[in-house]
Amino acid sequence: MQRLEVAMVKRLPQYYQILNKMKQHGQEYISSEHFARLLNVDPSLVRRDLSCLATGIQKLGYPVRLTMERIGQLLGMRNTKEAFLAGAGSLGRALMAYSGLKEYGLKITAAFDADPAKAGEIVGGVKVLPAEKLADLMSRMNISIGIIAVPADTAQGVADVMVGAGALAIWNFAPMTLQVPGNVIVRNENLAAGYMLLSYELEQNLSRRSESIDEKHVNEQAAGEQALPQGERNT
Amino acid sequence: MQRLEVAMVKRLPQYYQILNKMKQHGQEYISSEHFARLLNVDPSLVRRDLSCLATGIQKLGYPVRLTMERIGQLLGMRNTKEAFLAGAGSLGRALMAYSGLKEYGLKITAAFDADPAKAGEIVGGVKVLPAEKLADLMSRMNISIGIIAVPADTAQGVADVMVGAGALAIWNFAPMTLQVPGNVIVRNENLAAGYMLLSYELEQNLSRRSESIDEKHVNEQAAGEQALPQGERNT
DNA sequence: TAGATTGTTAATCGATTAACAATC
DNA sequence: TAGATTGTTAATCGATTAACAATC
Repeated sequence: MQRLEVAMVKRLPQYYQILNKMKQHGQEYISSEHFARLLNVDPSLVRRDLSCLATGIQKLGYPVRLTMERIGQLLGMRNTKEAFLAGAGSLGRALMAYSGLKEYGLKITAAFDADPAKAGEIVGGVKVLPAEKLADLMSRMNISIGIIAVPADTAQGVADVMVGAGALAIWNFAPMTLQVPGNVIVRNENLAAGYMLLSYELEQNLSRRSESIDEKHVNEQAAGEQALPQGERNT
Repeated sequence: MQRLEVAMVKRLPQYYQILNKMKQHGQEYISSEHFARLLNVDPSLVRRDLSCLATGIQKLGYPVRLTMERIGQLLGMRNTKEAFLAGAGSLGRALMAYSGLKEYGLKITAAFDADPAKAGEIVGGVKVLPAEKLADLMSRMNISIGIIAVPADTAQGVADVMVGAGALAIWNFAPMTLQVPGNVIVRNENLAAGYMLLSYELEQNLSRRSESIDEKHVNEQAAGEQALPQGERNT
């Protein structure tokens, strides 16, 4: 099977989510045009992305159920993967309680916290254990995914322990870039960065607006530029 | 001031976080080379990104404090923005409790939940109010940022209310793309999509590994391809 | 001065869009 | 058949990297 583009892999779950909604609405087919409108991309990008699934039918579009299934297969949503979570603070607990991840094949098997008072708690069916047990259990249970939801200053230390215990992928929610060996995958979920992008675009929008109030003649130009802040913006 | 590239705006908070760490370590300067290693990008990209700050000094690198300050200015981290949060479930509470966002200029002024039992609760200094009050308060208080942390099936409805009440930017944590008018900015923080990317890369890595065990002669090739899963991967 | 490091330009790479042929 | 819609190729756009001149 050919290697998929990174950008496309990021869009596949979005197609899946849209299909899921369509299914709930009893829709049988959806066109590339419709997908495109909902995702704010060009219809040809949708066709390009979905063509490898070979589910598209001329004149009708993409069948909802079958296409969902194929995306699930392609992304390996079926093979559930187990993960350990470090940090049972509010973000960690939110992740434990977030049942949506199960659907995508992620099962948080246990959580760990440095605070001994938290040991024994159960959130969303996940038990919190003392931090010292992480390394030993991780390697013994052969868990290859580690989720980091500890403060920025302890994140690197936790990552090192996880990697030492055999982790091959780290999903990092701490606002800090991590250093890991070349064979380990890291994905940073940097909320601050996400917010800054929103905030920056908002300021750009606002200042553009006040400009076009100041200088009346810019109207047309400004309308053209608004192509950017149209609806959806994903990354 | 020229418009900054989207990709660059997403990296600026990362530079900021690294600088912050350097400051705590008492470091005075940091080179593009050092930044690049920590972020897993090319040093010339770092220089390109930071050149507009005009803080770089030949032979020394970038002064930590001044560069942090400039990034803060450029991103408008100083002008604190107020936001309303919809949904006081576990994710919503995590956001209320996440003090880190203040540093980046985001203040969650109030939270709203459809469950009347939650009204009156206070988390991280943020009070939870009944959902019915959202629209009225949002327009009266002139709040332009809405944060959505409700389940997928109610997210669009909440977004509509927020937009109706004058929201200009929506930070969406529901796993569902939202439809908003062209003048409103949306940023989707799609955890499922983030996880799927990690999981897909992990599977690719594992199968590549087993391949190179099967066919011994692929060794060189495989080593070359591993350029991809090197350390950090952000988006 | 020599060496190190920035800033900037040109080359490359990757992702998206536009156009259109294929087909149901 | 005519019309609608997919799949695919070529063109464009945007972002990253490589190379090197400028400079402290």
